[in-house]
Amino acid sequence: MRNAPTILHLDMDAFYASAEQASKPSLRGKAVVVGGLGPRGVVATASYEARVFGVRSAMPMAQARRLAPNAAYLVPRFGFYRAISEQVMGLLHALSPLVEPLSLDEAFVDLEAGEAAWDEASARLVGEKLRADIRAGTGLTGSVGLAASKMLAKIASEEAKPDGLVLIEPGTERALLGPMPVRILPGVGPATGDHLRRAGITTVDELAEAGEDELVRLLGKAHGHALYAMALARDDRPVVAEREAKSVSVEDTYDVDIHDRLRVGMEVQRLADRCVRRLRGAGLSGRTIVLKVRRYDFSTLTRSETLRGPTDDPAVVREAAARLLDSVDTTGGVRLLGVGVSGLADYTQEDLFAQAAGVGESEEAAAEHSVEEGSEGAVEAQAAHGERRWAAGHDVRHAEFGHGWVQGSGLGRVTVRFETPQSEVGRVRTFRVDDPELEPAEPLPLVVERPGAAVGGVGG
DNA sequence: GTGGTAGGAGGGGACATG
DNA sequence: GTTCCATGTCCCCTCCTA
Repeated sequence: MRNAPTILHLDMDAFYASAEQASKPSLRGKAVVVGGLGPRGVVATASYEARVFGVRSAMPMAQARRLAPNAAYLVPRFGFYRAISEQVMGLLHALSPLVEPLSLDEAFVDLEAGEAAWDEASARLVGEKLRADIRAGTGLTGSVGLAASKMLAKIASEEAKPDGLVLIEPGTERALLGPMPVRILPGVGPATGDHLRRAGITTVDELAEAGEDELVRLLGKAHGHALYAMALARDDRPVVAEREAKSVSVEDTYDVDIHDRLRVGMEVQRLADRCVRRLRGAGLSGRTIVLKVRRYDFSTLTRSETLRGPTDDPAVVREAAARLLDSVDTTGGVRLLGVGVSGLADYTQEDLFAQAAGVGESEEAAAEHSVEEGSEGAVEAQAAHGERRWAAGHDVRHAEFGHGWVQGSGLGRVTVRFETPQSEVGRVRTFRVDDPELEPAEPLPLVVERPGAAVGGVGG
């Protein structure tokens, strides 16, 4: 571990919810919950106003609705978030070549490698300037943690939330960590936390006192050694800019359990095709095909098959997935199916998939493509009888009333609030779902570009 | 009630090798 | 040549975490 606090961890505050609030003036200061709106959806992000009611990430949406019935519930717009994320990551890359993104809203930066900071004072300056630049460029806030290691920088940014900066001074780490709950350490989730609690270990100090041998006995070799080091505030993991993917997978949870074996088989084929499309899109192929099945009772099992050599042939993956499915009992119904490929190799070849599918893509494949590429629009799907469905939170444009967003829809009606990131709180109007004057629209920039301004807005 | 994607570790079994 | 054993490697599956 280095001596200067030059590892920076950035965590955007309630990212998806904040982006929605920035985009929709009427939601500012209000409880906003972003996540899957289906019967089995979970919360992706809750605004700080929603957290007051106890709403948390990964909570079932139904539970969130009970806790905060008056919150705004929106489906995620990943294309929009990705555009903001790219802008923020651009600011990080200006600081150092060593940027390790963890997700759309989180990243580590090695400031020393970028010669952006070398001691406490310079690191603090960089951190504060970064926060100001993010706010100026995106209108959003991010919290910054600075420390001499990744683990401590992440803990610092957690302490800094929301909208703050915390620097952990070298030499103070153990005193700071000691009284904290074990769950603060990376790698300690609910299961390991429970395991340790049953052994009478609840704080980092107690973890250190337990000793390395005891932790290895409790948690196994790798986890035990790693956790003991963390408890002593020792963490040498470098910031890694580029990681190679080791597997590619897709999975779907169904609103209603699937009982029909034929339908299960068809879904597996569809997932296999989707997985291969992603694989080929990344210029990869793989040797091991994995089928994942979550049954009606939430019990989850995987079956895998390793081929002689790597493939990116959809027919081969489909067949392997079908063979794996043969070995699984699905009576009682399945709630989730997934197909993955691991044992990856760089491997590109002629577009066999296009050949197998005939000339060009099938309609279904084309439709899926547009969703995967993040160009999700306000119209969720076209129902069989031709009625348009509008996704809550997505942008729309009306020929007469201009730009707005879908506040809700149902019973053949769609309610739109007409406002923009720079406008006052807008008015609400209701239309028929098939109103020809209403169409999906791209998100507007959260920050308006001024001539000569250093940082641009997000156009989506 | 409990999403989607990815990575890593542990444990156990099969198999090759000496 | 066969059997037994130790060891290493690969594969499969589950569990856990972020």
